Amino acid sequence: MNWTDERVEKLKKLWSEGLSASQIAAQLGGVSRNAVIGKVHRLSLPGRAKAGGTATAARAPKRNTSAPRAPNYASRVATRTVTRQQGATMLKEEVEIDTVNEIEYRPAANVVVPISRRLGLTELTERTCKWPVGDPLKDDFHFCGNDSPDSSPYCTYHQRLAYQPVHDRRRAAH
DNA sequence: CCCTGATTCGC
DNA sequence: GCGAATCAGG
Repeated sequence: MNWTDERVEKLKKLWSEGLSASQIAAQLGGVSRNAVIGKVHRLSLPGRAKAGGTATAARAPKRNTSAPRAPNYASRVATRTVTRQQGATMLKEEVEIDTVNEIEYRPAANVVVPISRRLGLTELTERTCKWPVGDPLKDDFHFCGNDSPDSSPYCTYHQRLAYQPVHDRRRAAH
Protein backbone atom coordinates (compact mmCIF):
# COMPACT_ATOMS: atom_id res chain seq x y z
CA MET A 1 0.00 0.00 0.00
CA ASN A 2 1.57 3.28 -1.02
CA TRP A 3 0.85 6.81 0.07
CA THR A 4 -1.23 8.21 -2.75
CA ASP A 5 -2.23 11.85 -2.63
CA GLU A 6 -5.70 10.72 -1.77
CA ARG A 7 -4.59 8.66 1.20
CA VAL A 8 -2.28 11.41 2.41
CA GLU A 9 -5.16 13.87 2.32
CA LYS A 10 -7.34 11.53 4.33
CA LEU A 11 -4.52 11.04 6.80
CA LYS A 12 -4.14 14.81 7.23
CA LYS A 13 -7.85 15.24 7.68
CA LEU A 14 -8.29 12.51 10.27
CA TRP A 15 -5.14 13.50 12.13
CA SER A 16 -6.32 17.10 12.33
CA GLU A 17 -9.61 15.84 13.68
CA GLY A 18 -7.76 14.22 16.53
CA LEU A 19 -8.18 10.56 15.66
CA SER A 20 -5.49 8.32 17.02
CA ALA A 21 -2.92 6.75 14.76
CA SER A 22 -4.44 3.30 15.09
CA GLN A 23 -7.90 4.60 14.27
CA ILE A 24 -6.56 6.34 11.19
CA ALA A 25 -4.64 3.24 10.17
CA ALA A 26 -7.77 1.14 10.34
CA GLN A 27 -9.80 3.63 8.34
CA LEU A 28 -7.15 3.89 5.67
CA GLY A 29 -6.59 0.18 5.60
CA GLY A 30 -3.43 -1.60 4.63
CA VAL A 31 -1.15 0.26 6.99
CA SER A 32 -0.15 -0.07 10.62
CA ARG A 33 -0.43 2.62 13.22
CA ASN A 34 3.35 2.87 13.12
CA ALA A 35 3.15 3.63 9.45
CA VAL A 36 0.67 6.39 10.16
CA ILE A 37 2.83 7.88 12.88
CA GLY A 38 5.89 7.66 10.70
CA LYS A 39 4.06 9.42 7.87
CA VAL A 40 2.80 12.10 10.20
CA HIS A 41 6.36 12.87 11.19
CA ARG A 42 7.64 12.85 7.65
CA LEU A 43 4.89 15.26 6.68
CA SER A 44 5.89 17.42 9.65
CA LEU A 45 2.32 17.52 10.81
CA PRO A 46 1.86 18.95 14.29
CA GLY A 47 2.15 16.30 16.95
CA ARG A 48 -0.21 15.71 19.81
CA ALA A 49 -0.19 18.06 22.75
CA LYS A 50 0.77 15.41 25.21
CA ALA A 51 2.40 12.13 24.37
CA GLY A 52 0.27 9.19 25.34
CA GLY A 53 -2.52 11.45 26.44
CA THR A 54 -6.07 10.33 25.95
CA ALA A 55 -7.43 10.83 22.51
CA THR A 56 -10.46 12.42 24.09
CA ALA A 57 -8.49 15.25 25.57
CA ALA A 58 -6.76 15.93 22.31
CA ARG A 59 -10.01 15.82 20.41
CA ALA A 60 -12.12 18.01 22.61
CA PRO A 61 -11.60 21.21 20.69
CA LYS A 62 -14.03 23.97 19.88
CA ARG A 63 -16.77 22.89 17.58
CA ASN A 64 -19.45 24.64 15.66
CA THR A 65 -22.82 24.03 17.17
CA SER A 66 -25.08 24.35 14.16
CA ALA A 67 -24.59 22.33 11.00
CA PRO A 68 -27.06 19.49 11.31
CA ARG A 69 -25.71 16.15 10.32
CA ALA A 70 -26.68 14.39 7.16
CA PRO A 71 -29.85 12.33 7.55
CA ASN A 72 -29.23 8.98 9.07
CA TYR A 73 -31.19 5.96 7.93
CA ALA A 74 -32.73 7.87 5.08
CA SER A 75 -36.22 8.03 6.47
CA ARG A 76 -36.90 7.80 10.13
CA VAL A 77 -33.94 8.29 12.39
CA ALA A 78 -31.40 11.03 12.03
CA THR A 79 -28.69 12.29 14.30
CA ARG A 80 -27.57 15.81 14.91
CA THR A 81 -24.25 16.77 16.38
CA VAL A 82 -24.45 19.30 19.15
CA THR A 83 -21.94 20.46 21.71
CA ARG A 84 -22.32 21.17 25.37
CA GLN A 85 -20.04 22.41 28.07
CA GLN A 86 -19.32 19.87 30.77
CA GLY A 87 -16.94 21.28 33.32
CA ALA A 88 -13.84 22.38 31.47
CA THR A 89 -14.41 20.32 28.37
CA MET A 90 -16.77 20.52 25.46
CA LEU A 91 -18.71 17.38 24.78
CA LYS A 92 -19.79 16.45 21.32
CA GLU A 93 -22.91 14.37 21.30
CA GLU A 94 -25.06 12.73 18.71
CA VAL A 95 -28.67 13.58 19.39
CA GLU A 96 -31.21 11.29 17.85
CA ILE A 97 -34.07 12.73 15.92
CA ASP A 98 -37.19 10.96 14.82
CA THR A 99 -37.70 12.56 11.44
CA VAL A 100 -41.30 11.38 11.22
CA ASN A 101 -42.53 12.70 14.49
CA GLU A 102 -39.87 15.37 14.90
CA ILE A 103 -38.96 14.26 18.35
CA GLU A 104 -35.49 14.81 19.65
CA TYR A 105 -34.20 12.29 22.10
CA ARG A 106 -31.92 14.37 24.19
CA PRO A 107 -29.91 12.85 26.99
CA ALA A 108 -30.89 13.85 30.48
CA ALA A 109 -29.11 16.97 31.61
CA ASN A 110 -27.11 15.13 34.22
CA VAL A 111 -25.92 12.43 31.84
CA VAL A 112 -22.40 12.79 30.56
CA VAL A 113 -22.41 11.90 26.91
CA PRO A 114 -19.02 10.71 25.77
CA ILE A 115 -17.40 11.96 22.60
CA SER A 116 -17.58 9.23 20.05
CA ARG A 117 -14.24 7.72 19.12
CA ARG A 118 -15.56 7.27 15.59
CA LEU A 119 -14.18 3.81 14.99
CA GLY A 120 -14.47 2.01 11.71
CA LEU A 121 -15.86 -1.49 11.44
CA THR A 122 -12.43 -3.11 11.46
CA GLU A 123 -11.42 -1.24 14.58
CA LEU A 124 -14.11 -2.67 16.80
CA THR A 125 -13.05 -5.08 19.50
CA GLU A 126 -14.75 -6.99 22.29
CA ARG A 127 -14.61 -3.92 24.46
CA THR A 128 -15.59 -1.12 22.09
CA CYS A 129 -19.09 0.25 21.69
CA LYS A 130 -20.72 -0.93 18.47
CA TRP A 131 -23.40 1.74 18.30
CA PRO A 132 -23.60 2.85 14.66
CA VAL A 133 -23.55 6.53 13.79
CA GLY A 134 -24.42 8.06 10.47
CA ASP A 135 -25.46 6.68 7.13
CA PRO A 136 -23.89 3.29 6.42
CA LEU A 137 -23.68 4.20 2.74
CA LYS A 138 -21.65 7.32 3.33
CA ASP A 139 -18.00 7.85 4.02
CA ASP A 140 -18.32 9.22 7.51
CA PHE A 141 -20.26 6.25 8.79
CA HIS A 142 -18.65 4.98 11.96
CA PHE A 143 -19.29 3.38 15.31
CA CYS A 144 -19.27 4.99 18.73
CA GLY A 145 -16.19 3.04 19.76
CA ASN A 146 -16.05 4.09 23.36
CA ASP A 147 -15.31 1.54 26.04
CA SER A 148 -18.02 -1.05 26.50
CA PRO A 149 -17.65 -2.53 29.97
CA ASP A 150 -18.28 -6.15 30.83
CA SER A 151 -18.25 -7.27 27.21
CA SER A 152 -21.44 -5.40 26.51
CA PRO A 153 -21.85 -4.50 22.84
CA TYR A 154 -22.41 -0.86 23.82
CA CYS A 155 -20.91 1.76 26.07
CA THR A 156 -22.83 2.67 29.19
CA TYR A 157 -24.52 5.55 27.44
CA HIS A 158 -25.71 3.62 24.41
CA GLN A 159 -26.78 0.66 26.51
CA ARG A 160 -29.60 2.83 27.75
CA LEU A 161 -30.72 3.67 24.25
CA ALA A 162 -30.26 0.15 22.96
CA TYR A 163 -32.49 -1.55 25.44
CA GLN A 164 -35.14 1.11 25.70
CA PRO A 165 -38.17 0.24 23.58
CA VAL A 166 -38.99 2.81 20.97
CA HIS A 167 -42.56 3.32 22.09
CA ASP A 168 -41.38 3.94 25.63
CA ARG A 169 -38.98 6.54 24.42
CA ARG A 170 -41.72 8.25 22.49
CA ARG A 171 -44.05 8.24 25.44
CA ALA A 172 -41.31 9.68 27.58
CA ALA A 173 -40.75 12.43 25.11
CA HIS A 174 -44.41 13.38 24.99
C1' DC B 1 -3.16 -5.36 29.81
C1' DC B 2 -5.46 -2.07 27.25
C1' DC B 3 -4.03 1.91 24.83
C1' DT B 4 -1.28 6.49 23.24
C1' DG B 5 2.57 9.06 20.31
C1' DA B 6 7.90 9.38 19.51
C1' DT B 7 12.07 7.68 17.91
C1' DT B 8 15.43 4.80 15.65
C1' DC B 9 17.38 2.57 11.88
C1' DG B 10 17.64 -1.32 8.45
C1' DC B 11 15.56 -1.61 4.29
C1' DG C 1 10.61 7.42 2.10
C1' DC C 2 8.87 3.63 4.61
C1' DG C 3 7.45 1.26 8.80
C1' DA C 4 8.60 -2.59 12.42
C1' DA C 5 10.63 -2.56 16.62
C1' DT C 6 11.22 -0.25 20.43
C1' DC C 7 10.74 3.25 23.90
C1' DA C 8 8.20 5.96 27.20
C1' DG C 9 4.22 6.78 29.04
C1' DG C 10 -1.45 7.04 30.61
